[in-house]
Amino acid sequence: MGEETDAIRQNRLPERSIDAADRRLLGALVEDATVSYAELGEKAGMSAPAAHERVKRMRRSGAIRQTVAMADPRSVGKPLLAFVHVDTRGWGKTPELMAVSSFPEVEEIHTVAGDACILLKVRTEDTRALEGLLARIYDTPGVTSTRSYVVLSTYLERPVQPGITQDWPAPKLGTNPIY
Amino acid sequence: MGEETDAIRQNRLPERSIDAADRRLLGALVEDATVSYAELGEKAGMSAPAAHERVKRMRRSGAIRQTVAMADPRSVGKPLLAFVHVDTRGWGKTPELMAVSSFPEVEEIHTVAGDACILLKVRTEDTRALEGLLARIYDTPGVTSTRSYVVLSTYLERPVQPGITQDWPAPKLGTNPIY
DNA sequence: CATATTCGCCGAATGATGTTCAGCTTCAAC
DNA sequence: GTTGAAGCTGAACATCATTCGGCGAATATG
Repeated sequence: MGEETDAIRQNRLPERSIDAADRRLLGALVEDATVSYAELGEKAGMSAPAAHERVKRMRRSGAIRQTVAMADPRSVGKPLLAFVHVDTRGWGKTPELMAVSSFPEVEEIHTVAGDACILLKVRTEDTRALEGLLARIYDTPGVTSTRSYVVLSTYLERPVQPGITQDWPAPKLGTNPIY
Repeated sequence: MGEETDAIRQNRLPERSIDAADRRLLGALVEDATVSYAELGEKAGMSAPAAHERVKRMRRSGAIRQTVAMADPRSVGKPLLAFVHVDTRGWGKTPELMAVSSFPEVEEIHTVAGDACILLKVRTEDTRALEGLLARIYDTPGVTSTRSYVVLSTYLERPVQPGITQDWPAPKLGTNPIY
């Protein structure tokens, strides 16, 4: 009997899906990670050690990837934000293009489905620096064209929210999807 | 306690442009904000109280907007990432559309220059939820169309980096720009 | 040129907070 | 009923954040 449970335990990773209490903790930490565990526990309805243990577990399991300071783009001298769509010849995702991640101006790199191949989020000091970055991208073998969307104003920008909308207003197509 | 003395000093602008030492501190905090001030000071070449004072000032001045935990999208049940371009009739930026910020699925809202008007970054549980969100967007008065770029893979996603690339390889256009 | 003032930093002391521990309760499996 | 695991709590302990006085450098002032 004990053998079975032991065996089961061993291949079970500490991975455990987060529950409602974890979500409350995450919700608070996503807003402000500088709160004390006492205050955090109070918000989530538990004691400080309990909050500490759950947060520790979420860090281990990867549910909390990291805790970081968010720098103000203007204060660090990078007021210009742009999204760059990159088209490539053949199947994109070239390792050469990934090298642009070494530039601190590049914040995100995604491959996407749609008329573009690769999508970049970049933040530069001015249009001059953006031009320099675009020139660098064009120099990459396989890149055929780019389209840049320069951000005029940002109205919302926040980290991943733990909340999930449960019930969307059903699309009124006159019929319901099978899946 | 300390608030009173702080209040007295408030007519003096604490606004001061960040220097190289501040940038080193920011660079460390953007990677990991859980380090102790002792370790932080060591990385930036100063004592713990010095690091503490500079960080405190950067928080006050807004150079550090907030310190947050980054949740893993997959762990919180939102594995699907998409960028949605929204076209609107007339001058977009409708207050009605800004209401979508109440959905935890919406992470960014920008107005952009280019063929699109408004750009959203959204993260949903599945394609069904994305459809629900798009339906909600289409219901907004003035919205004429949307184009969605569903992310296949994310290769880089990080917060604002304090570093700035000083010298870009000059665009080889055969002539130099005036500005 | 000498002096006063401001500013930032350091080392040490203090108070708050993170972290661990033993014991209790609940729950499920057997 | 019994056993074992898991999670929580309050209290003890260790660590760290935060404050304070004093020092040196740089700048302003006489």
